[in-house]
Amino acid sequence: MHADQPVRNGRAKRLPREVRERQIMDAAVDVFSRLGFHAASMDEISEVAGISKPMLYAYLGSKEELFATCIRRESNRMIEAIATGVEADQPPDVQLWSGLRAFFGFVGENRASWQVLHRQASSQGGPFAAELADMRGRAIALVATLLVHSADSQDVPRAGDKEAESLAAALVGAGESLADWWLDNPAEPAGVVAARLMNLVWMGFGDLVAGNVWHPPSRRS
Amino acid sequence: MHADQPVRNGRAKRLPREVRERQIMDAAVDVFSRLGFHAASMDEISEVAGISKPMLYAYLGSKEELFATCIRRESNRMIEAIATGVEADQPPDVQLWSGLRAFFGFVGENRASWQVLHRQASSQGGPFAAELADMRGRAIALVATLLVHSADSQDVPRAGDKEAESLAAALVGAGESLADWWLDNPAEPAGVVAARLMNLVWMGFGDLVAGNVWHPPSRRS
DNA sequence: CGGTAAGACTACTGGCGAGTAGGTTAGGCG
DNA sequence: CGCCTAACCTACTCGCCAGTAGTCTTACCG
Repeated sequence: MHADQPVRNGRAKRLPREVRERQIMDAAVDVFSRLGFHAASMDEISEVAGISKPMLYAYLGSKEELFATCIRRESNRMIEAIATGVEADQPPDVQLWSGLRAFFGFVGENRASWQVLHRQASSQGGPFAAELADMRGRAIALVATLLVHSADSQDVPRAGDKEAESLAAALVGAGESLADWWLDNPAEPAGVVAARLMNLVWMGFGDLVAGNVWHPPSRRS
Repeated sequence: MHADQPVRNGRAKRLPREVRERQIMDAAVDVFSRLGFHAASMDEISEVAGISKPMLYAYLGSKEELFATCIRRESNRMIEAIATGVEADQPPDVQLWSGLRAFFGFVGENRASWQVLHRQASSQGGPFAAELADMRGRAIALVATLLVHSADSQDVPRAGDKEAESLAAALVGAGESLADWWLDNPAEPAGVVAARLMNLVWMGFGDLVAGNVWHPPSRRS
């Protein structure tokens, strides 16, 4: 799980600033994800990063700045992973399906990132919540747009934007929480978990208990 | 929101232990919910409670014990509120609907409790997470049972228990996250938010975008 | 109208962790 | 080869906060 920074015994090899900053950020994400913002100490982060504390301050500023930087970096990585996985010219259900797969794929391969983003950042108040709300807002807006278009393509009177937005919030929330659950019950592959959520939100319990399931249009079965 | 403990100027009136403990717990929930576990100080809690710090320690033990006690008390209150709202002899969708209404009703009237339970407790590791996992587990089990019965009552080959459990987890998660969203967007009454989630999980987006909605059997329209 | 124990307080310690002052090496460039 | 600067370090300060020692006070019981 942790990249093993060979335990510091003496002075660290000299490195260009850019490389060190990456090392430090990686260490910070690791430590923050394991201990949480408050319990994480700058001493421990510097140790994991393989350098001394003043370097930390010289490069990334205060503890709060460091944390905010982590959040920004990880949330960008995640948004990008999802955006890459979705093709805009597909029908709504397929877009949703691709998005979910990309999301669970990312979480599965970046558990530390997810811990920092979801569990830690959202429980500290202050500027961090804003950072997070931003990412979350982008995701919600994306889903809401999907829903509105999807309703437009049918001959149905469109529900209010507000309604679409809160449904989108529920879906995003369901995804977040299912991801948390998955981390505690990691027996199954990402695709299976994604498929479950897809069925839940697209078909609903009403259909599921009646035996109707959703499946990707290209497959049969 | 805060019960106004008239600002301590002198010595507090003498009170029986039981009453003081309640006051202290109320204060603790309030402070923990506003500041989080780490940022909350025992000094502040004692001040809000209207007593001095040694009393806090005399009655509720260490900070961690106090926090754990808060979680237990609030989670019991919540489980009870939901259990009271659901009647076991109703059809599955009605049971689900009652449960959701009770849940959002509770959150709306006990925002501090919810903050402590969901946001704070889940982000501290250690014994707290276990406490929480217990409550969450009870909720998930309840929903899972509902789903399984509901499938049984149709003529459908039952899906695996594992599948039902993860769907239940997704639903519980959706509820939690929608509750969070609601706290940040408190414009609407609890019933409306509950109805949204009910529609999402029972009908699914697939039906919703086609204009089909779920409504309680007793009403029309 | 004492005596006493539970209720309450003031005022401290001890440790941890954020942030810093000031000194030490190593690589690069003339 | 020497010097200069960026990278790096050791070793502190200082404030905050969990937890405690020791004292006072008031309600109640006889």
